[in-house]
Amino acid sequence: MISLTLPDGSKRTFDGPVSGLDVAADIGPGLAKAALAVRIDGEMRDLDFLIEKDSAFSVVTSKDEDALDLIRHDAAHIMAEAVQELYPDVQVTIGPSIENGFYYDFARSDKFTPEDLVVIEKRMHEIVKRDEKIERSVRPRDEAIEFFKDMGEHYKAQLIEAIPAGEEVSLYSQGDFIDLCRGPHLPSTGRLGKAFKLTKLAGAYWRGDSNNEMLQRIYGTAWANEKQLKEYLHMVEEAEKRDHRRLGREMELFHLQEEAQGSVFWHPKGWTMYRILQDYIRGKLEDADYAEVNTPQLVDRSLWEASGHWEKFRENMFISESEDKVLAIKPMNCPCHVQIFRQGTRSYRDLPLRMAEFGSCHRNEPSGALHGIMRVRAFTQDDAHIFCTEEQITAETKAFCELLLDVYKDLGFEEVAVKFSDRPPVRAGEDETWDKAESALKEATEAAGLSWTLNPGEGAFYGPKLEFVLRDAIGRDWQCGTMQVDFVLPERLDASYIGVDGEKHRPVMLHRAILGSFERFIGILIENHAGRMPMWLAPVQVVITTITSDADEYAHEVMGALLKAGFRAELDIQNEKINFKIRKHSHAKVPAILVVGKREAEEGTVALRRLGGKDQEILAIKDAVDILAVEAKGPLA
RNA sequence: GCCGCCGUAGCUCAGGGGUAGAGCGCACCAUUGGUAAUGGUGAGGCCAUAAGUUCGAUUCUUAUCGGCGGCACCA
Repeated sequence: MISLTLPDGSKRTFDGPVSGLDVAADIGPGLAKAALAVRIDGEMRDLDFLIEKDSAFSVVTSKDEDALDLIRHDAAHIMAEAVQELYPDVQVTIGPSIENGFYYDFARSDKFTPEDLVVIEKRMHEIVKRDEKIERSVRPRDEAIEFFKDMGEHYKAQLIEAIPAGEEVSLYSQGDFIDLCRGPHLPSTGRLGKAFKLTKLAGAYWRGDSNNEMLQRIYGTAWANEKQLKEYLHMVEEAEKRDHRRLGREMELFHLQEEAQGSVFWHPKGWTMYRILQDYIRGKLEDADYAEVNTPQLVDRSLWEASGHWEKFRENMFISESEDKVLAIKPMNCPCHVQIFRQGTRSYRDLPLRMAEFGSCHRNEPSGALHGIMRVRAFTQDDAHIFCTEEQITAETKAFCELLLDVYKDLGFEEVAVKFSDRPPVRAGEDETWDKAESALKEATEAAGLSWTLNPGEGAFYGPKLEFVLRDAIGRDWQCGTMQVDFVLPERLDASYIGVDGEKHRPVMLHRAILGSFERFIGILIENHAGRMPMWLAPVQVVITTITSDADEYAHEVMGALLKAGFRAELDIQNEKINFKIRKHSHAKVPAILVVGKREAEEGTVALRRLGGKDQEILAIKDAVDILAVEAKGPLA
């Protein structure tokens, strides 16, 4: 007798072992038809999984969140089947489901072309139509290795070799295609439906290791129904319009050119945004009791050797020479800050000492890593180092997390993904120290009310790390803020303070940045707001424009009032129709347009029009200025 | 850096072995108009760079540089 508990709490009993599909059918024929998989005691299983003991039971249909994973994974398999049918020389490797879709990596000497994707996709639809049964089987590990080797699937064999001897592996087959897979899968290829599309072709290293050969990866997207697919494709299209590289040009914020690869040419409007952001951060740091400094761009090799960067970071450093000296353009500010700390004798009374710099850094990033202004070779960090005692780590970290969240909120980011990276395999410092650093960082993060996901082994060589990650319009994640605990650099560069006991002690160094870099953060800001910046950040806050030239003189008067009130305002008395000018400034994403014509000139009013709005508001000049002034007030004011 | 794709006017793109075209933008002229494109005229290009094939290359080939998408990297 087997008793199954359904999601609503009710129970069903069966005389003996039953398959998931049987249970679904027992509940209702409609459900059986819609069933894609079942969930038994929380584990997703194939529909024909035989249930042999009392369990919690639920049916997974296309309406479930989990179903997408299943669908995407199946789409990957069906793609692999299609590829193997079309190109028998190909070896299959790995094909997981990912966010929004799936991919599969293939090994093949001939290259896939974009045209091939069309053919493969067509074949996938045929396989769905064939509605091949998807069947699970189990083989002993060694037998499975032989099996795949015989098939010429050496990558698969290699994967199984990583599984401990004596274990069994599960295989899934559909038609003539068989793949190593943990499952679960749909009962047949027909269940995939039509809501999928192959999207791009890319290279990817075997097992993610750049020492290995490169495979050919095909990406696709897959959804529960065609409506979802259509929505997704539309969303991607819309997101492309928010790309900061495109908006940067359209809004005349900045440009990049090959003579200065990886460096930004900031135009007046972009630089205005940059300065506003910098002033804002500077204000926040002053409030939080940081002291701003500025340190050299060119620093002798010897300091980088002492800090360890020459050894660990040399490849990414730009080098210059002068007379017989080798100088590095600083890739980071930390060693310089330590130099300031080291001047004179420090007391425990000086701690925590918070030293901030808008530090201009250069890193010779691999060419393939560059991306708009998000990943550049010359950038400015909103960097700071907090020199403190071990006891102060928790309080400082907590205060930093709060400051960061505060800033992010002001800038329009309510949700931040936090990643905690713990000790890497190769590291400096004792395990005991790492224990201390990691738990202090964790504790403080929790105290700040943050939850994180673990990035195992991804910490810096000198200490654990918190990463604050924001997502761009296209769904790419970018690390912006960071907080790192460092016990190593103070030691290497001999930073010390005199403690209460009159003895020398090593301070701990906390490396931290809120924005990460101005370049990256402004890129994210542009995409997050789709270029429609809140008024306090908008490079041009208000445009005054005229209906006819009769109002030119009055428009100047209004302009004067706005300038006097401190607005970043522009006057447009171009001899064009008002429709044209409204359109022009709307495209430029100016938050407010003040239209003046004969009427307004006579009455001393302005017609206020908001970006994207249809209505206008007739206001006295003073009232308009007052209303806009409230909106233009930044978070610091 | 690696794999693939791409490089034609400021931007978006068409074209194609006989030295180039559109729309937008820009300039000039006319137009003075009530909230997302007024009309006309005109100026812009060593067709990324270099070599090769050819009577002739922007078009074909190769290399270089750069861009894009991934991968790897990202203290």
